[in-house]
Amino acid sequence: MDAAVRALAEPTRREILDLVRHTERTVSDIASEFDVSRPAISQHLRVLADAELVNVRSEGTRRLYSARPEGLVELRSWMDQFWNDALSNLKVEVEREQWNERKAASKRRKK
Amino acid sequence: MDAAVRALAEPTRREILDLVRHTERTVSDIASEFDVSRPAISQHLRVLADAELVNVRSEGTRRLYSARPEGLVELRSWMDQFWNDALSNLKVEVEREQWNERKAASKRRKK
DNA sequence: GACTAACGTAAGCCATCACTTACCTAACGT
DNA sequence: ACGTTAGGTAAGTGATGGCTTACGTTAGTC
Repeated sequence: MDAAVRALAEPTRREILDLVRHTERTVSDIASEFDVSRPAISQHLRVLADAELVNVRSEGTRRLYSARPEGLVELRSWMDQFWNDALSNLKVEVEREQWNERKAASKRRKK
Repeated sequence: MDAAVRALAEPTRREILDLVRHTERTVSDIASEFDVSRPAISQHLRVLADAELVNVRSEGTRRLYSARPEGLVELRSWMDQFWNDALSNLKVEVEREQWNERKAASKRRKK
């Protein structure tokens, strides 16, 4: 998961993922969409491949990259965990506050 | 979203989020769980607060941090988008391969 | 009013990172 | 065989990031 989230931290890499999300693409094809050099894209693709967020396939002299969603599994489950726990915690806090408010209101009535 | 995913890229910050996921905690309380200095934790908390992943509440001289799941909304939706698109793309690729295999098999039969 | 506890912030340091240019290899066309 | 196209890799560089120590500030405590 560490590799995945670190790979996603870079905006260019997220854009690359957006590009290969639907169809596989060659390196120079991808590089043509950015204003950085082709080697830079190659390095980004290496990071994405190490994080298992893309697949590579050789076809002659070209290399075709495509998305590999399974690489997100771990991160997704961690986020879901955080999401649910934090939300339920928020809920009990709100409930406690409402309870305190009701108590204060009844106190005011007794007065 | 950029701020959120960059904040999550750091393992210490993810652990901090795990700590404040259920209950709010003070800075020194959090810092006691790590082997880095308290200022380092303060800086991590600043990054998390800027990314809107935690809430802060002052109580006297102490500051209580708690999780703020809404900060993940954007990142989650991006990931879901990527996830669904990439998976459906994988599906059509597999189907195309199966189709090619069936064609090859019928060719072999004709031979 | 002095002391202390709990934090935030500033400055400096070292590691990591993204990018560039230069180079190399492998597969194709002629 | 030879040039060319596609792309990975190496080395160097500037910027960013996480850490530390030192210091400043604010709210309680005696």
